[in-house]
Amino acid sequence: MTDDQRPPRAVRVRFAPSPSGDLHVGNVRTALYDWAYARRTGGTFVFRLEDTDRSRVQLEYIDSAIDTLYWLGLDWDEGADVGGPYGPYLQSERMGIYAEWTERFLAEGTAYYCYCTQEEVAQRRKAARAAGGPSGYDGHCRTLTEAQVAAYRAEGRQPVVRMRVPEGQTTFTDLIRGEVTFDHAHVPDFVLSRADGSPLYTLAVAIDDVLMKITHIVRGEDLLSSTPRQITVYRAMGVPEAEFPVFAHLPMVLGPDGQRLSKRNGVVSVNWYRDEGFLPETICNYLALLGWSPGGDRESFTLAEMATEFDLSRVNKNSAQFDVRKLEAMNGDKIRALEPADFAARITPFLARAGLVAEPPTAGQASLIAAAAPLIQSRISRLSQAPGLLAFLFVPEQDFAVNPEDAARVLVPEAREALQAAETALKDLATWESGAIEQTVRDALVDGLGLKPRVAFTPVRVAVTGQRVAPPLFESIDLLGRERTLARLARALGALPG
RNA sequence: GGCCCCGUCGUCUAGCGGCCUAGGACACCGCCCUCUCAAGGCGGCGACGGCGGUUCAAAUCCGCUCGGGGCUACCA
Repeated sequence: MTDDQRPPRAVRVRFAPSPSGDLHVGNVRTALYDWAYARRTGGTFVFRLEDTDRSRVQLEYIDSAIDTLYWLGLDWDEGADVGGPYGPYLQSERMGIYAEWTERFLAEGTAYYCYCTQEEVAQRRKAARAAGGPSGYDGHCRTLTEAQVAAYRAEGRQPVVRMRVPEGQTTFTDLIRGEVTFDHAHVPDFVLSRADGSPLYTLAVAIDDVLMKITHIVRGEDLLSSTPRQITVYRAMGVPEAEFPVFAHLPMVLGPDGQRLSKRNGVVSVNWYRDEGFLPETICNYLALLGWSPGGDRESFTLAEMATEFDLSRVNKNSAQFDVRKLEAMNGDKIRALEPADFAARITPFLARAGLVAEPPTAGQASLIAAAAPLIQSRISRLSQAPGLLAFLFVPEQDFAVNPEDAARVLVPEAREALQAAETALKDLATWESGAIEQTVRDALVDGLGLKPRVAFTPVRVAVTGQRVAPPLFESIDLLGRERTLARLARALGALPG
């Protein structure tokens, strides 16, 4: 425990996404760290929703986010869906609070009305930038006379409210970056609420963090430069310096191309990975590694371990690129490490979705899944790959079809001999069990016909499983049963060209 | 442009002044195993951005430089 010089007050951490889309891998990485930090310190984890921008927020994303987080194994002590002593936790339900504070700032002169249009601001910004200086708002409306205000009003202009950022500088100690200083020459008077009166992020986030007694703000580095703005709001609110939340800015998660995460450079929605059959434990483990490691060579760990070991002092400062290949490799590892029964249970929904078994499966299907699962556990790296490998076992016999490409390549006249020998050998096999099946087929095709194993078994595999890439042949035949196996061999023989 | 942050193999990382001729993982390339595909085993390729300085000693500390990222919205 070398990081946070344990503050005197109990730790309160929040995760506060904006529900304007599915949670992406960057969001989830932040949520993970927030959660782990709260748990490690024995603190409280708060889940808040920043839904002040009505033009971007969509309600369905709120449920989606909650759903995704629970699926990953995260939980919170206070939040939109569970309530808590500092609610509501949906910013859209706190509009009155923001309005009250805004009024107070206005009355006390820490904020002022700004009548500039967006076009005017943009134009002056452009000019300032061309001149080589800071390009934020220039303070045009800071000191308007009553006559000027009256003139703007007469024009019908609707003002926004801006914070009056005093001269000077803001310095704070970031738990990850160390001491960071911003000169206020580069912290322009920022907008607190829009012309329609609705609050902006910078206002709402600061007020809520104070009101919700957040002690540690652990969030993405993209918010680092907005920190002085938040601190300005704390000051305007009259919060004593000693009670300011402590900041910790996490390194960014970048796309595979080193660019900012976006749909263009790969899939970023965590829900997509869930649907593809990535295990929640894989996602947590992999994402945790994007910026943190427990130290040494260990890179496989559980959420529970993270909850006892996570330490902000071990968080990297540099950004990390998201690499799907490593994620998938790790998923394969986690899949292989699953208890067989657990693995069977995890692939079942995927088999059901593919229409191979009922939802829930019948007793017969369930036992077949249990028997077949071990055949593919080391062969897939995503649960979504299970149906493809097991379809031959579950498909109704009349629907069974050999993959055309594999048939054309393997089920050729030269294969007749092997297929017939296999059919004959299996017809009278006394004990239907994979070991005996292998012995019999091997004797007939390899020893009997002098074929190489590879040459001998491939046509049989294609005839029986419908494809060249399949689970181990003899175990597959065992599970398929004598009747269906012989039927498929006969069908393949009948379909042979020439 | 201005401000802020960052800089170890292609990627994720270990390293927190000597244990480093820099370790692990993914990817890639060989070989082994093998009924396909995997898994597994063995081996290989491969990095401290550059330049100065501090020190007996620097990947580790400092400066500069170059490079990358973020912010610069009536988005968050």
